[in-house]
Amino acid sequence: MEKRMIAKIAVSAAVFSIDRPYDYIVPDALAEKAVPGARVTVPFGKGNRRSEGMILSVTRETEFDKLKCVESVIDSEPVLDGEQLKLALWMRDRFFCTVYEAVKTMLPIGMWSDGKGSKRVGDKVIETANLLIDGEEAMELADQKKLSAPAQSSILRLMAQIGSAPVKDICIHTGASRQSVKALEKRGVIGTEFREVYRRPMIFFKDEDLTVTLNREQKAAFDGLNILLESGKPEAALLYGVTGSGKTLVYIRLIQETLDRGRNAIILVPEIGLTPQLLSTFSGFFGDSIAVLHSSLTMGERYDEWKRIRSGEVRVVVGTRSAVFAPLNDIGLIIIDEEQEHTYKSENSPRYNARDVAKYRCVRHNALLLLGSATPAVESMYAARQGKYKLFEIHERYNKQRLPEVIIVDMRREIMEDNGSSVSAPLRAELMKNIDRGEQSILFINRRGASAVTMCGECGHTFTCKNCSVSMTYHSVNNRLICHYCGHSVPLPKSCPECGGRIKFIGAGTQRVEEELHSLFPGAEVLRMDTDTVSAKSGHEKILGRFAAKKIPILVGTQMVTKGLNFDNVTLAGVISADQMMYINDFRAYERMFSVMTQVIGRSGRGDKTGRAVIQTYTPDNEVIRLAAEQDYMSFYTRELEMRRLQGTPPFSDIFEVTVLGPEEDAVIGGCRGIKSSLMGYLGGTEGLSILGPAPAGIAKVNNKYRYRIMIRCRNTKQIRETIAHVVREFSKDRSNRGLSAFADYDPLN
DNA sequence: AGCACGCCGACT
DNA sequence: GTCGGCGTGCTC
Repeated sequence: MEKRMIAKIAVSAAVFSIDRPYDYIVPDALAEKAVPGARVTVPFGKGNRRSEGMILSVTRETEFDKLKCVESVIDSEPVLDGEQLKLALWMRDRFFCTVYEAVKTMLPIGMWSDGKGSKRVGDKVIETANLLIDGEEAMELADQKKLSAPAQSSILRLMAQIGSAPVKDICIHTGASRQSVKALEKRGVIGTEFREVYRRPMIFFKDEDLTVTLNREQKAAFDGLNILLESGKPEAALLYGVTGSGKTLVYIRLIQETLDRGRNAIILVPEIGLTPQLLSTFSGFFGDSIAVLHSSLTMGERYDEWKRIRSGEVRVVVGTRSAVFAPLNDIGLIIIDEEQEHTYKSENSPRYNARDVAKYRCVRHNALLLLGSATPAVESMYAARQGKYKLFEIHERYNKQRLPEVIIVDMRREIMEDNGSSVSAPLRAELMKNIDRGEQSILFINRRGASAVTMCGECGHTFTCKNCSVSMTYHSVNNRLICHYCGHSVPLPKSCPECGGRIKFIGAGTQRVEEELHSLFPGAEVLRMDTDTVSAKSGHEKILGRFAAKKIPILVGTQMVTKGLNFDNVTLAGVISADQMMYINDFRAYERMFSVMTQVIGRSGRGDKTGRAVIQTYTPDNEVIRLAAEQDYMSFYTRELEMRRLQGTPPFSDIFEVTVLGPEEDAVIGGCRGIKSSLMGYLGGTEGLSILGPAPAGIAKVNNKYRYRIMIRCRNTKQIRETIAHVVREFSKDRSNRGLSAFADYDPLN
């Protein structure tokens, strides 16, 4: 007799410390559907609580004699193929997650019912009717029925022309009810059936010239990249092109070449870079063969785009971080635009960077990986200069526009001159000029509310969240202080609870700047764009539409205003406070600030008028600010690389981080120390290794849990990864760490 | 993590 | 006696 069929299953209830493939018996009744890549439900643990699982493989071998049975198979056909299963396993040891966590991020959210309010979405079907008799016959019948059954008659006339249509549409067009449709069906004149349809996100097609003309530099980059594309096994490439150099045109030509060779392409853009403008450009070129994956799709739309991709109808996927997992076959090209952006890194498990996943998939598919940026990550530029990536450069702005003239404003002087406003006198003057000329301005603020420190003007008392150790942000809408981490809010006190002094606002969020602008320029309209105002589904689009159409003088916003907005009439860009970005405890702070600043400055002067930019700062002598003002990336890179060399930070080492969290600060710190000493024990003599910490994590306390971390600097090797994983597992299993949890992260971005 | 089993204290 | 406290061990 043949041995029982055994499935090796990644179980969702298994946490990191106990994650391994678990063996289950496949009952004969389920044998057909229980294949690798299909999801199942299985009993797990002492209480046999029901858990979801993913079949990794099916064998007849097992080391166990007492096995439980697979309870049911969720999917009628596999939802992951072999490549994707391998990717999930790879992610487990790269990113310290469970296999099931990896599986979950690879599949569209609509496929899960997680009990937390998100329901599984089903396939959408609509009832369609089709004519069973020929057109002439139908017209004859329509004439006969003209008087006795006018509704049926008009349905027939319509159907005679179009043959088949959704029942709903037929009813709308003819004004008939579905009863009339049913009556015709009964007579055998038409047939109805339920057909699956895809929910498609709306894209506005742009009527534009679809021929791409590249200038000399673009052409050179394209030709070089195209040679890589042609080679069977391309190495990765970095396209360094200054802001406004027209990298998108090079992307489009490369995608066209990829499609011409019968292969498919993925292009990733940062969350905020996925503008309606970009989407309509891409739809213009690739029409229905593109799929779009980003966060503001509904669950149904996401699920259906995913299905379209899997079905093979889609040739080009445009999307944000998780689109790197798109179930696209025969990938020939993956482009990562603005590759340095931190939105490519996931903040929760699996803490992957889409860049790493893309690299992995490109190797599997023999595809070209193209990283594009105006301000590449120091690591990427270093890899390119070392010859690990092919480097292509575009130095000219698209229409040879001149760089904006940059004014650096010393905010200390503003204070001395008794201007406590977040808009300095020079910025105010420039804005005035623009308003007078009918030109537009864009102002950038670091992050929603991040800069609005509420403070007692007399004793300096600040308000911090009672749950999280972050300062609370004032919202004028409801006159409350809100914690941006846990959402806790309190009414703004009338006076300082410590000394009774007057409350002052230092720095400013978008709302406050908007208000100040209103009072400075009473006649001028000010638009605000931040997560508050664009949360509505197409808010982004509407705001930009209004900004362009109505020539609204001033647009104030967060990160969103820094990307992809090309308006000819914008001639002034302003950075409200450069300092907030620079003085945070993170070795990439300068890189990030250089990048953001470059983008902001690049927003101005896109048309034939030369632009200006104003940067406000309390430290005008800072060299990074100066280099950003000059848009001198290469000097910045050289300087920054030297810093990294001295610090021993990437690209001169890799960084891992282990975070411990729990309700008692001392226990958390103790836990970190424990992890540190066991790492030392295992890795003590490793060449070039250093372990730092424990230090409070970026936000030391979130939701009443303290977070401390230790940082491991060394080369990323299999041995190091396995050791870190082992130490974290041992930590969670150790009774003396009860109440604490720990996780590891590779290349954290704070 | 989450659940059962098991071995000690204070309750009807 | 027994209900339930949480310390201990395991998850196919």
